[in-house]
Amino acid sequence: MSTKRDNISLSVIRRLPRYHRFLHDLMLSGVTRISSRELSERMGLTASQIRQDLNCFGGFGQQGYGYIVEQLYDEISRILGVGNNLPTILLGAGNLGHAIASHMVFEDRGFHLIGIFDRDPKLQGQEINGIPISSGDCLEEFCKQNKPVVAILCLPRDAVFDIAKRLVEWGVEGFWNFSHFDLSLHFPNIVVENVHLGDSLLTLSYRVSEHRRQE
Amino acid sequence: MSTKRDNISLSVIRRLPRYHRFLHDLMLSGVTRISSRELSERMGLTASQIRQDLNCFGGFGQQGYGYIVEQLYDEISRILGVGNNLPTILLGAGNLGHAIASHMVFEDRGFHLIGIFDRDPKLQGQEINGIPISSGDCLEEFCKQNKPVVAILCLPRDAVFDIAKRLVEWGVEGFWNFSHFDLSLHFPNIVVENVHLGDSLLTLSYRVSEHRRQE
DNA sequence: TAGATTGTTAATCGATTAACAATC
DNA sequence: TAGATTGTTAATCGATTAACAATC
Repeated sequence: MSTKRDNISLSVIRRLPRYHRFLHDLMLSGVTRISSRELSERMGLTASQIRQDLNCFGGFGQQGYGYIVEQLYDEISRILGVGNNLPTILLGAGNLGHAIASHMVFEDRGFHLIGIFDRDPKLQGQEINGIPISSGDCLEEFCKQNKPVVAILCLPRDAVFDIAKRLVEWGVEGFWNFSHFDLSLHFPNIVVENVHLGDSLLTLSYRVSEHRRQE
Repeated sequence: MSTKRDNISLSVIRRLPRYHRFLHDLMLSGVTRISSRELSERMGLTASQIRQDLNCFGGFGQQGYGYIVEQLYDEISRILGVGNNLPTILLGAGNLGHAIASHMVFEDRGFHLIGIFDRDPKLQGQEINGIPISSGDCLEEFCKQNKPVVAILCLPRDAVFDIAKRLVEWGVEGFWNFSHFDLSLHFPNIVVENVHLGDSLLTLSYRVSEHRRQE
């Protein structure tokens, strides 16, 4: 009943967090049971898609009845690895890095932030959420001792390649990449999740301009 | 030669900023001419896809020769609307909003940031990049006078719906949405570009966990 | 001209939707 | 049991890749 999982497509995976979010809200509003049809209406997609997606991982529903909200939520939490607490470091505590470190709740999403690094001596010694900002000098030592699995990259583009290369050597397996550097081209065996804010903004520019053109 | 454009798919649009980026880099490194094959190798996709994508908008190449880098860059800039300077406001100047306002170069990407708003009295009066943070009270007045077309939402989830509703009434046509609120469900005729950092992080969690499982 | 590479049409592949038998 | 809704197979749709004639 628990896990079929066999090369799930990225399209499916990217929908899971949204299911997770909606199920969480349903729980908060006291809904205990939901059918794929009702969930599909609330989320703006098809019931078929929901059933297909969920059945990549197992049969979580019950014919004639639907899905138990809390149970489905727990299953998706487990699938997403919410309890995994992957040891994580953040590189680059400038504007963006600082905001990410203080704004995100990592613990609820499968991560445990254990270190923050920045070259700028002015930042060193400061703390974010109780984690001190260290200089890059001690990074190798830190990695060998604490074995971070994930690194968040809020560095300027030019600094990324060198640091990423070393981090991979020291055992990092995944990057949350905010820089405009195409990491996956250089590290094909590493997981890279990009947040390309500039690309997102340009996409918005195109779409708004197009939208205005059609009026 | 200039613009065919006829219901371009979002998949194509989302690749344009990346082409734009790569062409920019090529220009910087002094490359003046490139074939779809060589660009495809550098970007890690197929030559076919590049030619298909570009031909949604027009025939920018030359048989037997390839593409002139600078010319193609300019065309894509124009397609993306980089010169449009859409008047834009930012709502919510907390950690994340502050970082976005100070970190992003809006002017190079089709936007012109003209106002920042936050309810917190402590922030009011402060400036980010020369733009003062105003209270929400004057928002309606401001919109009527300055007609912002785009709004960046860095607000807590619960505040989003009400503000978005009013902004749409006052003429806003597009949102850059950092909140975990599904705007597009409520405003089907508005352009919404989501940056769901939490979803991105959960996706990373899944993928890294999966990656580790397979070793 | 011959060689190269585009623009475009056709073939393939993958993702979404529809349909329905299984079953709670 | 009858009604409802799942899990799953089949059909459709869209996106990517391959092929090639047009042409610089």
